[in-house]
Amino acid sequence: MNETALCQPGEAETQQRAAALPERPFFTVDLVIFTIRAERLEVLLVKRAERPRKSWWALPGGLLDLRCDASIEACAVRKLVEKAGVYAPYLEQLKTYGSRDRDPRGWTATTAYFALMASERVQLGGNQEAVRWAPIRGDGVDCDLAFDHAHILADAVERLRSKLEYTHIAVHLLPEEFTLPELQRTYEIILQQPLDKSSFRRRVAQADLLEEIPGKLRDGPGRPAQLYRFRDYDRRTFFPRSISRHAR
Amino acid sequence: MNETALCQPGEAETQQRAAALPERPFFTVDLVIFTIRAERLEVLLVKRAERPRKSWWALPGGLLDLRCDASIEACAVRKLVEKAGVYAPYLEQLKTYGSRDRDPRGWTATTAYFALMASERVQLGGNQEAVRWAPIRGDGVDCDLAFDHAHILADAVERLRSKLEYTHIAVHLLPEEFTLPELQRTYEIILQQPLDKSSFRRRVAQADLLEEIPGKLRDGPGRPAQLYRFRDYDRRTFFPRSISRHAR
DNA sequence: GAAATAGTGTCTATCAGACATTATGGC
DNA sequence: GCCATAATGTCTGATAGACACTATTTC
Repeated sequence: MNETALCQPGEAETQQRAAALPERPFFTVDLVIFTIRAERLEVLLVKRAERPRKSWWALPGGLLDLRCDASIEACAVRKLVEKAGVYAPYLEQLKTYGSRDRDPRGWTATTAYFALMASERVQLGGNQEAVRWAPIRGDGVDCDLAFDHAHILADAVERLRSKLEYTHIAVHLLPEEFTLPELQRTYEIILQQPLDKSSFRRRVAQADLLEEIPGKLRDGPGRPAQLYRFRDYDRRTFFPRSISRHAR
Repeated sequence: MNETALCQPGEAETQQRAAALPERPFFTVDLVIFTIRAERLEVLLVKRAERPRKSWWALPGGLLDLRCDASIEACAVRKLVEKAGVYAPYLEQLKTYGSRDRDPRGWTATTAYFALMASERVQLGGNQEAVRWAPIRGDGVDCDLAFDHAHILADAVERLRSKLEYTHIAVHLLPEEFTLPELQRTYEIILQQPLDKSSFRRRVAQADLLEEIPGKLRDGPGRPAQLYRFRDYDRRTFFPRSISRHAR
């Protein structure tokens, strides 16, 4: 009712009051970093070293640094480098969670991002933290997570599956060069269902986002598969229609 | 680098330091409130009464109140009531914008929500502010907006158009009882393109989310149209396929 | 040649868009 | 009857899914 106004005109208040401490919540950024390892979708977790929920597993993240972070996204990029040693993977804002209750220390807000990367590119443990990859089962992870991180993770998994239906973001989970069967396998792992090879290839071909590399990959047995690379990292990568529509 | 840690373990710090003032940004909530008026998609704007960007038009919103807002969403609901006098319309979190530069007063973050409502339900001017409905042209509004609000608005318009393709959220822009031609007209206004009547009705019928009301509406000329209402407000309202795919 | 995997071709049920036709009101 | 709009019916080209078939490697 008598809240101070920043972007809201029509109510008188002094800037000092608006700047008074209890008016501002803690603000953090959390990351949901996905990768594919050993035929599984996995997420990066860190073990908390500090008081609330000490030694619980949690999503990597932390406080915004008003001095060095020019924006929320810059903060996310910084934390991505700190935790995974990776500079330019796929990074997308997921959602912001904020309430009085989500952290025992009081009112906090966190903006969650989700990132995709090839496991080969990750360099863990910038600061010798306890870090691990946890496989996704269903829409979460086997262990309990601190705070509302299980909820955030579930939202991220849902978003990832949903975006897979109409985009090509899965290519960011693979190394720079990959085969179509590998790409299809990635889809199948995340969506948890088999896809028809012919339909899948038709779809990818229509999108026209991959280009052949005139070299070949020879896996263990069978005919070698053509290697591809992503033609244009920047272009929006939508499927004309969604994949696996009938398997709801 | 030496930021204090909240959710990020592995670095020592005291809770007092974390609570120190410059560690927390301003945190606000802004609303993009859409309605249909006079065959146009319109958005609610307020005129700023305070210093930065005084008397510029802006999206309604304002500071989180840590005392009375239990969550970000609760804050959005509160502001919706204050600005539009409406309690339960469609409300969805859009995105969070935060940076050093977006407000001259320093580091601010704002979580933007977008709301849909029937113009009949709105009761403007809870606190005699300067308020107006501005028609959307393209992906914005004719006048300049304060801060990065034009950017936020463009994102909201894009999200609205995008969600229209695979959901039924447009029903929240209409009064409780409406006809199918009115619903179709709403889609056409927002998408800025004509839709085929037969396809549109088939789509709506398949979704099975509307129910007939055994009364009729008689418009000016022509055959009266059947009135419908939304069967289940809570159910997720997805189209099996997207609308107007070929008109990109 | 057998096994294994990569890659292509074909058939078909479905369905969105287009458009014609019928229905129902006011005047 | 005429006009205007609502509502339904029909046709067709496109296409996703299913699945059969061919291609290319290792052993």
